[in-house]
Amino acid sequence: MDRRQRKTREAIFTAFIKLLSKKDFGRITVGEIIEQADIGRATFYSHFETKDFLLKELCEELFCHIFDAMNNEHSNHHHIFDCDAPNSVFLHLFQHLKKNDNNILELLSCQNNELFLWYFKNNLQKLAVSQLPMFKNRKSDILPDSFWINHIASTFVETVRWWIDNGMKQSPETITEYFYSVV
Amino acid sequence: MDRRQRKTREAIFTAFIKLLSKKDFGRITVGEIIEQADIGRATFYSHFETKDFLLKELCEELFCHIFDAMNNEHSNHHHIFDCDAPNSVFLHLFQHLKKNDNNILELLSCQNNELFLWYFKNNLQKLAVSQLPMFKNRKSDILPDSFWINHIASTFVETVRWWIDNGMKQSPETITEYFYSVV
DNA sequence: TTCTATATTGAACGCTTTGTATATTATTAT
DNA sequence: ATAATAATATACAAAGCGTTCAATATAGAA
Repeated sequence: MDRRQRKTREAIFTAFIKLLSKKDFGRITVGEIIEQADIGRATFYSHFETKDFLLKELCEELFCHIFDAMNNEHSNHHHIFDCDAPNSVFLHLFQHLKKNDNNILELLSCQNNELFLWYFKNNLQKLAVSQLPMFKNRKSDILPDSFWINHIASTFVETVRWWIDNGMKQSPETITEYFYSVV
Repeated sequence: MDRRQRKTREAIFTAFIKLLSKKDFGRITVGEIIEQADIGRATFYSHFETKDFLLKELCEELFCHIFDAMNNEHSNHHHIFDCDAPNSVFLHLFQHLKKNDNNILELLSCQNNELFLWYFKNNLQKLAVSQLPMFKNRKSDILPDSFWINHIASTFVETVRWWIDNGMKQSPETITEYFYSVV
């Protein structure tokens, strides 16, 4: 790949991530990206068909790097991950996130849309507060309340999503069972 | 409220929900809404400042109705929810969703943005597949594998979100503990 | 019914953003 | 040194946004 192409591509990605950390994807304009990246308008469009394709390629590149890196570490230090602790894979991911290798945190923390789910979760959290003692009795642990509340609400939302995606074949009772057996 | 206002407002909401069930929020134009609702352009803007405010008000109205209705049922049949089953609140929500009272399913199932989280979850699910036997050994139950996989991935994402929102004070090890104690 | 207030309408407007086209300049790889 | 190609500035049509305004239609009260 031409050095010029590489530099331009990198400049666009960098500018895009910087903008994503500040504002919602939908509110970022191509004009802002090319201004931040300091490139010409036509140049942008010779690299990416649209703004959406830019996001798509950014995601692919990012996750490809991270998860491939993890898999490689697996095969290299095979013994560690097989024998030592069964949870080290996730611990590893958390550690990568803490280091914030690829500005993933900016992408995760930015207020990316989903106003609807925000409302849904917010209301569910209020509900979860009143139900909290019930859950805490089942398992005795030292989790912060806010974590519990968030987890209950999130699991509910995700259960509903899974339900819908799988054609809602299960009865509400069955889904409730599912929900309770993981929460 | 003037009858004309009510009718117009209802027409806008109905048109908006119909469009939301077909396409992403960001791709819906005001022109499409007013065409679907069969109202004048100026009328739309006399009701809602922008498209975003329309979504906001729709969410508020929707969740207000649903959760208020649930709370009322609570106070009316107080005995049922206090004595009978501790999980009936959530069962109730699932039942409401199954009936699809307010077209909530369309709103939940539509591909509302979040391409980034989609990629994140997708990669985590692949990871979860390989870790699945580990989790299933701990609890013996009859949950579908796809549900388990989705739950593990979702809980991870939501744990990260909670972590970020609370300032990332915890160490990766602690967060991993949190994650495993709920999963 | 009549009257007054007000909601709706359609058209026009300036503005921003989008994606494309083109002619010119600069850089690369060989 | 040269041929290929990437980047540039500029201009452009098309689409969407949000506003304005005069004309019309309807609601609710007397």
